[in-house]
Amino acid sequence: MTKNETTENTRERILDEAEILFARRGYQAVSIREIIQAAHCNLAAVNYHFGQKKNLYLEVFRSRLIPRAKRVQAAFWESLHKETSHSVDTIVRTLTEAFIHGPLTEEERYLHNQLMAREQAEPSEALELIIREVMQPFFTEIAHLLHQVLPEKVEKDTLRLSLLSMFSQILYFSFARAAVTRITGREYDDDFKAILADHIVRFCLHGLGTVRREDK
Amino acid sequence: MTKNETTENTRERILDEAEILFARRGYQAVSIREIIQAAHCNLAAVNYHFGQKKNLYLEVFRSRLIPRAKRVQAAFWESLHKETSHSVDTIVRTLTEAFIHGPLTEEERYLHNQLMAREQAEPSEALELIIREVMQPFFTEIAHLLHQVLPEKVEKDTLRLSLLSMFSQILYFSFARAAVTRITGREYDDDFKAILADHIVRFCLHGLGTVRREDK
DNA sequence: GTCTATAGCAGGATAGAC
DNA sequence: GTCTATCCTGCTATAGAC
Repeated sequence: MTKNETTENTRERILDEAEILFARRGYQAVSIREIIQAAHCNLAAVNYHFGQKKNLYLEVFRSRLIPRAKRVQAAFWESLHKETSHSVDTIVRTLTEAFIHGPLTEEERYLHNQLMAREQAEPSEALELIIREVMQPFFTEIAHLLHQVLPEKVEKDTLRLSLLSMFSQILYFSFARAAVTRITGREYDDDFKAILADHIVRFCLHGLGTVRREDK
Repeated sequence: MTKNETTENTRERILDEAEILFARRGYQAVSIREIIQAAHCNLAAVNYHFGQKKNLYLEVFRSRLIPRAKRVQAAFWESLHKETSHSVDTIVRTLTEAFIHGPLTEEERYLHNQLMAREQAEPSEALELIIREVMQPFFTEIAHLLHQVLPEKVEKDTLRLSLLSMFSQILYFSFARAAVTRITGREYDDDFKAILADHIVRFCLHGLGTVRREDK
């Protein structure tokens, strides 16, 4: 018996299962009937709580994805404040760690990145939410932070592109697991995940142009 | 009247329109009825030529995406052979240029990257084709090439991760246009596309660890 | 090779009992 | 708030005329 069968009310169970299914297979590919089967409830319950399928999808973002994204961001700031130096190195490393390890479980991170990738590849109303509530504020804060500590004052536009490059890798190594596994010949075990995190940190630190070849 | 209404046979028109629709909205979200409407033919024609929807989807990859990917790769090798020096800088620049400008039209590149991103995020039988015919051979060739010219002999595993980091950016800046536009405040005009290409080249060159800060 | 017509089923959404 | 029963639309796939 999963915890979802009894410990939460129907509305929450529907949201939990809907998120898993939408993340794995996308909005259109998932039927309400599949969701209610996973949530052990009735078809009409979805329409009672959410009106229509589209609203259920949006509610997954409002009540699940966005709060979770904010948890990751909060974990980053907390980790950063524990650091003594706020060098570019520290910031990039802390940032990558927050998104690659951070407060989420493996399963949560997978769901999260799948939904993020899907919305960016094929925007719906949810993308507007994500950008306004999650991406826009965080990018502004991080760009501001980095701008202060970067040795040469890099242009803000360049900085934003670099941050996008960084997140594109974090996203890619999460959502394209199958391809990455085939190309590298490595399974996503703890060992490989540590290698990946190191790689992304190193690649982005160099990409930001603050590390000389001789330093490492 | 578009060229597709008369100049090609039904089978080719179906494939052309199917690719556009699958790229934009994904396999499940596109109905055969939409495809035949765009291809100006009858419902039964799809089943006559391809048997079932899934085969039509796979045929899009076999007859459209894979040959096009090989054209891009061929264009890369051709550009590279025109270069006098085969430094890491030249290779990375030529590689990025081939995928960001290269032989494809803007529309083709968009379709291509959408389909690539979709398959990697949610693999079907088509991913196996893509990996075997497109990614695996190209990655092996490029890794071999770079391994020869990199100043320090970087491990092959690290090199593959760096190449994946590079392609993740090329892919991201193509499929996540809406988000990139919102974050950067820039439309995808020729000016911005040139900036993007420069950014990716610079970021990846540094990421490969072959450029010192002072060099640029 | 392309068409019309239709079988057969799955989807979202609602009505109304409890 | 959750259920059963049902409506109706739109889907894939096939049969068979031309």
